Amino acid sequence: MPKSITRTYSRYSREASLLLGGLIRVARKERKFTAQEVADRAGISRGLLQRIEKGDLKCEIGAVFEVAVIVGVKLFDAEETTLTRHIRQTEDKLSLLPKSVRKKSKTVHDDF
Amino acid sequence: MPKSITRTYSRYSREASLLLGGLIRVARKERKFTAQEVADRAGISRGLLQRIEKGDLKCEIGAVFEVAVIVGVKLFDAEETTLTRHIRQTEDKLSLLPKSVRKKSKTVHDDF
DNA sequence: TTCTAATGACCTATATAAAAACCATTTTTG
DNA sequence: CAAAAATGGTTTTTATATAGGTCATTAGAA
Repeated sequence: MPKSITRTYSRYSREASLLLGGLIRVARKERKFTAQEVADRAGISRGLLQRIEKGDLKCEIGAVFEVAVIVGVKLFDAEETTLTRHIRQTEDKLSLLPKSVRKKSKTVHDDF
Repeated sequence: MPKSITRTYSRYSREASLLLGGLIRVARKERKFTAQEVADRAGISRGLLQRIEKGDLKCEIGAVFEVAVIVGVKLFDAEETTLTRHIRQTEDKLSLLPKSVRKKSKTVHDDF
């Protein structure tokens, strides 16, 4: 990540992450897992789990998803079975769309 | 990330990420954005956007969420307004739970 | 068909996220 | 209350994800 980029996030992203982290923390406590237990099962450090539960946007999505699964927070409100079906549906949709998006360079006739 | 950790992901995580990436790609094309356009608006490189759309789990969640917002993929099927409310609800729930999870060290009387 | 933009795939350098080790505080239980 | 465990912060080191190029291929528009 060269050139020292200070990323800026939209409010929606921040809140979505905050909510996901909160849901994870609640689910963990409801199931009576300690932070260390969940971290171990997810193969991550306890520090990272803390950041995830705080909704830190600079975490790899794989770690977040993995923790969510472990504590029982459903992504997309979807079961495993329906998930696979949704993937197929998306692939179908994609195959119907043009492979590349073309920007009409000039002489646009649309808006007349 | 010391000790050369090769992370392993559950099937559910992989599929969730695959689905999210697919939804993003479909949404981007439906709205006729080029990859470069979305990358620019998200403040990320085109290469990273490609990885996101492929469902690569090693991307920071902030970048993924940001891209999702830009192309119009809703996280949690929730509007911005309800999102804030959900956060509050989660906080309330959390405040009712014990602050730390205690593991009964020995002399368990539960399972008799 | 031709021309060009868009995409997909690589590569390298570097900023940085994560692990691991701390310590201080809080919280629960015995 | 006392003891132990869980949590919340640090800091340092190191692996690695990202930016930012390049190049080949593809696909759409004229």
